Amino acid sequence: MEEHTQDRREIAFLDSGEFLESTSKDDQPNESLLEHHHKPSIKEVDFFAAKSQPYNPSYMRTTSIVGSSGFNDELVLVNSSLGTSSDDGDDKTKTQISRLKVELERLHEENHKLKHLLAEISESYNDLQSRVLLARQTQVEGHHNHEDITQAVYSQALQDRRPMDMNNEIPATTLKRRSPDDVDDRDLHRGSSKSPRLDQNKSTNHEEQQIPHDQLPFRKARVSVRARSDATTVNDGCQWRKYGQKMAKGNPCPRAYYRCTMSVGCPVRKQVQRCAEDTTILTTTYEGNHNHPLPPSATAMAATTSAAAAMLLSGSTTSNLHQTLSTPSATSSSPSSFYHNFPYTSTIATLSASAPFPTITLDLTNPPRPLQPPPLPPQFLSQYGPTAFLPNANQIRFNINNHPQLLLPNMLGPQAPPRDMVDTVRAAIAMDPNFTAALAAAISSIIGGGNDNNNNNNNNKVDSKSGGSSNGDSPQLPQSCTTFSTN
DNA sequence: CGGTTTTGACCTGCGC
DNA sequence: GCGCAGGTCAAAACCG
Repeated sequence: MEEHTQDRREIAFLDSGEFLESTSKDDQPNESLLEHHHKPSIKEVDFFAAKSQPYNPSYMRTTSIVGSSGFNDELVLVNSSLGTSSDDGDDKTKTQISRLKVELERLHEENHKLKHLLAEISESYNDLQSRVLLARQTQVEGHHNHEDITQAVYSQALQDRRPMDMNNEIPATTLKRRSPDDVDDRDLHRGSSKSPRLDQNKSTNHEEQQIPHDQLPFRKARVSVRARSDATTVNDGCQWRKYGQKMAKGNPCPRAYYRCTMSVGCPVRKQVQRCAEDTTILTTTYEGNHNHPLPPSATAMAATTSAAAAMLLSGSTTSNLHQTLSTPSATSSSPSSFYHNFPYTSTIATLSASAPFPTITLDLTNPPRPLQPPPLPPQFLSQYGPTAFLPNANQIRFNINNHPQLLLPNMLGPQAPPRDMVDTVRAAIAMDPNFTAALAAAISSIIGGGNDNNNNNNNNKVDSKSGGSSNGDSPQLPQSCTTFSTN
C-alpha cells in the first residue's frame, strides 16, 4: 500500500455517471459525497468512463490529474469542505468520514490491483502483437504478390538475408555469441562464422531456438528521425555508448554508432549522422527493442517511434500512410496516389523500400503547412490547455487509417521542452487506437508521470558522455517498454 | 577506477 | 576473386 500522506496526488473523482448524477442532483457535492457512501454504489472505479463525463469545476474541488488514458494511479479523494462543515463534531458525520476513509482505502487497493491488471494486459497485448506479426511474416513469405507498396517493403525486409540483419528468421547456420555480457538478439540470430572460438549454440531448427518473443523476429524495421540540432546527438531519454564511427559514402560527415547502455545486453542501437546537404540536420536511426524499463522521458519517444515502426511493419496500417520519396532512389514504386493524399511539400513520413531495411523516416525539419488540429476531448483541453496542440514550427504528422491527424510537436528541437513531447505523445496515443502498440509504454509513462516535472529539464544531455541522469532521476517503469522498432 | 570515446582492424555481403 | 561499403570489435586513450 502506498503512502497516502506523502507526495499525494489529489485526484478528483471522475467516477461513474451514477456518482456524478448523485452529486449534481442536489448541488451539494460534499453531502452528496457522504450520502453516496451510505450506499455501496461505488463498486468499481470506471476510469475510462471518466472521459465521457462533463467536467464540472464546481464539483471538482481538487486538481484533476486524470491522465490521458483516463487511468488514475493514485486515488486520493479529497473533500476540501469536510473540515469546515457546520456539522463539525457531529457523530454521524464522523462515522461517515470514517466510512469514507475505509472506502477510500479499499478503492486505493483496488486501484493498485487494476494497475497490475493493466500492466498484465499490456504485456499480453505486446505478446499477441508479436505473434500476429510473426504469422503475418510467414504469410507474406509465401505470397510475394503484393500490390501495396508497404507490403512490398515488408516483403523485401523479410526476404533480406543479409547476415548482419538476419533477425527475421533463424538461419540454418551457426549461431554465436561474442561474450557472455554482450548478448543481443543480433548475436543470437546472426548466422556468422566470424569467430569460430565463439561458435556455439548451433542449431538448425527454428523451433529449437529459445528466443525471447519480444525480440522475435521483427527487428529489421528502422525508425529514422530527422531533426535540426547542433548537438552531436539528440536527447531521447536513453543512455547510449558510442561503439563505432564510420565515414559513409557520399557524406563527408561521419556516421556514429551507438548502443543502448541502460541495460546489459539491450539490443537497441542507433546511428547518428548529419545530413550532407544541410549539416544542421541530424538523422538518428533507431533499431531494436529495449529489454528494460524506460524512464518517462524516453518512453514518450519510444512510444512514438514504436508506433511508427508498428505502422511500417503492419501492412494494413501502413497502407494509408502518407508516403513520399526521401531520396530519388527511394520507393520508386510508390504509387502516385499517395501524393494526392499528401498535400504538403514537406515530408511527413517516408517509407524507404530501397534500403536494406524497411525504414520509416520522421522528418521534423520542414515546417509544414498549418493544419487545423483535431477536436480534442475536454480532458485534454483541461489538462494541456487549449493551445497544446496548435501546430508548431516542426511537427510530425501521422495519418493512419483515416484516423484524425495527429500533430506531434517537434520532439527534438531545442525550442520544444520534453514536457511537451511527453504530454503530446500521451494525448496522441490516447486519441488514436492504432497507437496501442505503444499503449503500455504510454500508460506507464502516465502512471509514473506524476513526477514528469522531474525529468523536464535535466534530460537535455546531448550525448552519452554526459548521460546517466536520465535513469538516475527517473523512476523505472514496472515493465519493459518496446521501443522504436518492432522488428 | 570504471565507464566512455576513439580509431584502426576486421568481418560480411554485394556488385562487377 | 577483388574491391567497396556498412557494420562491429576491441585495445588504447580519455575523463570525471
